[in-house]
Amino acid sequence: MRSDRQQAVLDAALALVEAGQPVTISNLTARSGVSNGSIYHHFGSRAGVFEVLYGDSFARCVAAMTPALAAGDTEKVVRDLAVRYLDWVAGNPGRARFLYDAPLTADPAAKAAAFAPIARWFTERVADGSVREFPLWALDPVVMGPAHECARRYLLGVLDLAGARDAVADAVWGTVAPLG
Amino acid sequence: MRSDRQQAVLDAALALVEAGQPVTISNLTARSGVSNGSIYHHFGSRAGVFEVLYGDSFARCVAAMTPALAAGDTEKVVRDLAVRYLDWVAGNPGRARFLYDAPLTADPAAKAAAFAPIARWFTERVADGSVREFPLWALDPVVMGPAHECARRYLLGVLDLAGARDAVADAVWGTVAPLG
DNA sequence: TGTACATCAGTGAACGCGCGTTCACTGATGTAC
DNA sequence: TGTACATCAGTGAACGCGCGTTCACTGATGTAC
Repeated sequence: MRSDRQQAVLDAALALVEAGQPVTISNLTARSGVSNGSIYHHFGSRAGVFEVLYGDSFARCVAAMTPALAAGDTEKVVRDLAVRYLDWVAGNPGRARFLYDAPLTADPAAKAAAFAPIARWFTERVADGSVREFPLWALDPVVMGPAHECARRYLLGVLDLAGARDAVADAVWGTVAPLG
Repeated sequence: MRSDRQQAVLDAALALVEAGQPVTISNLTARSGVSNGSIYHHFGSRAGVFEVLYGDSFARCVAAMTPALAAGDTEKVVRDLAVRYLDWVAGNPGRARFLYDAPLTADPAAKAAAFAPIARWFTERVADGSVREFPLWALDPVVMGPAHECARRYLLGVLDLAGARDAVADAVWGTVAPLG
């Protein structure tokens, strides 16, 4: 269970990141109204706050993407995965920053499990040839590469993510589309 | 002109980044043997060191890529651009970190000028149809997206870049290959 | 040739600041008997 | 029912540390006359 105060701290952390301000303990106490001692009581350390937020955000991101698998048509699913990711980042810039900035908090096993449905979907399409062959480890960094790089630049404030949706969807589909 | 001491500081900064240690003034003085006052005399501030290193590294990176344009065959050029980028990152991890970490030092005009030959090459191929149509702003973040994301993860220590070369080349070519 | 001065590279102790963290404490709420 | 104690949420002043930066200073090398 998560108490009101814990939630207040997490909300404050998110608000700070979105406002471009550093997530320091003193900023957290100022934004949340929770004393620094209380933050340590509940989270153990500053890093503890980040870990909770990372786990939360990763789960939400995956949850926002998986509905794309229901689209049916292979090309539509791939494009929708990319677009859903971009939309989630645009709608949750603070959480997205946590995911990119964190030096790999959260254990890989949990991440792999969350990604499993998407991974399985691709494995099936590779098997029946509706998608080009590629190693599974490449799914996130390579296939989704264009989406990630655009998301990162959007978070830096140097790219219009809404204007990039089509180009990213084209590119991501291009990385796995069967060769003509 | 760059004095021996200036170069010593820049070398030390690079060595620190490659060793995963923070580039603080005290670390710079320890590694380079140059006193902190001298660093300020030559670079003005800590950020001044970063700016010089950023400019240097960007120029080197582009210089390492442009020879790919001479390959002739369209697909070979595109694949070679991606591979050359990955190889440069693998061979210059410290400089690559500077490029990714810097919050956009170096003016956009200089960057655009350095990229001009590559941009022109793509413009011509788009015009004659040997490459799919895409907006030019998408060249770096979208087309090179898979290479960037893999480079970033390699620098974080969670991806084998040598093993990713082929998959990245496939994907990058896929983002611009004419539709079948 | 000597002399006075300006310029520039270089030194390292010292400063101020903000950070994450610690710690002694308060007060409310069980729980045992 | 009362009493003693343990547990837990919460407070906020204080601490230590490392950081980027400043500054008064030294010494070598022009340059003018």
